[in-house]
Amino acid sequence: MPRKSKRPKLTDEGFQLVAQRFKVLSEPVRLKLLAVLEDGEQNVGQLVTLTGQSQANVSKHLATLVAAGMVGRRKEGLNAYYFISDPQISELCDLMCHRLEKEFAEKKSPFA
Amino acid sequence: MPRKSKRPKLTDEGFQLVAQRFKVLSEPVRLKLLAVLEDGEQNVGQLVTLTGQSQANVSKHLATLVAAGMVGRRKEGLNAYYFISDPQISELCDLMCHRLEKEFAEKKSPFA
DNA sequence: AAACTAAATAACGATACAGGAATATAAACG
DNA sequence: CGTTTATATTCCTGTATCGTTATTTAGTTT
Repeated sequence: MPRKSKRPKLTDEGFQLVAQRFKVLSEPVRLKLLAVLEDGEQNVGQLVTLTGQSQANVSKHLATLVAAGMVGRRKEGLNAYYFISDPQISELCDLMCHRLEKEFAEKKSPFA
Repeated sequence: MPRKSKRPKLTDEGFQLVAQRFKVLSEPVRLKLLAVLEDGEQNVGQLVTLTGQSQANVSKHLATLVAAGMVGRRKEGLNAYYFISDPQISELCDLMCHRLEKEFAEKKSPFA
């Protein structure tokens, strides 16, 4: 039976926009950054050590997240502090996680 | 204030898996296929006409969706019928759509 | 102002993936 | 069995994007 969609019909452009948003979330490093930022805002240096990524890489991924409106930026002296600006994004990640958790219910799990 | 995450801590492998899932949703054609399938199962030919994509392209994207466990496949004679096998995926798309709708609240909208 | 620091950007090589064209598989049917 | 039809797969090309290294920008300090 067809599901009653809670979603409006999309134009081709709409599908593109939604896809772009999902693409932002399709990167492990960006997901890690979001996960870290859920515990509160951090500056770039802290994010570098917490993620183990190079400074250049972290900066670039942060720029992507900002462009997508998912995180915000606050400049303070030499430091740039980043924070989650859209709590709904966390819900999305939660949903996807739960899906995966269910699938891995009885297998070796990547959840710590 | 830190948000209390409803999500378990992820290993690096976990982040990879979640990212992979989001990547599947980061393609306009695949989103369109999912949207069409929400109205009920369809065979490949129908999906080709409904999406305006080439048969080869539709088949490939369907294979991706099946591999991700998001849609199922039922063979009947010469035809292959595809259907949504994971209703949670629709919730994810709904969430992302609503986010975008809000952003476009007062602009030219890609929603029809 | 010169030196120093944090972050952003540029340039580059490598890999991944979308889409098209052609071909292969597989089931039905004469 | 040969042919036709529906779908899958392979090969190819172009493009996007990840991560690295090097450089630039901006703000601070002496």
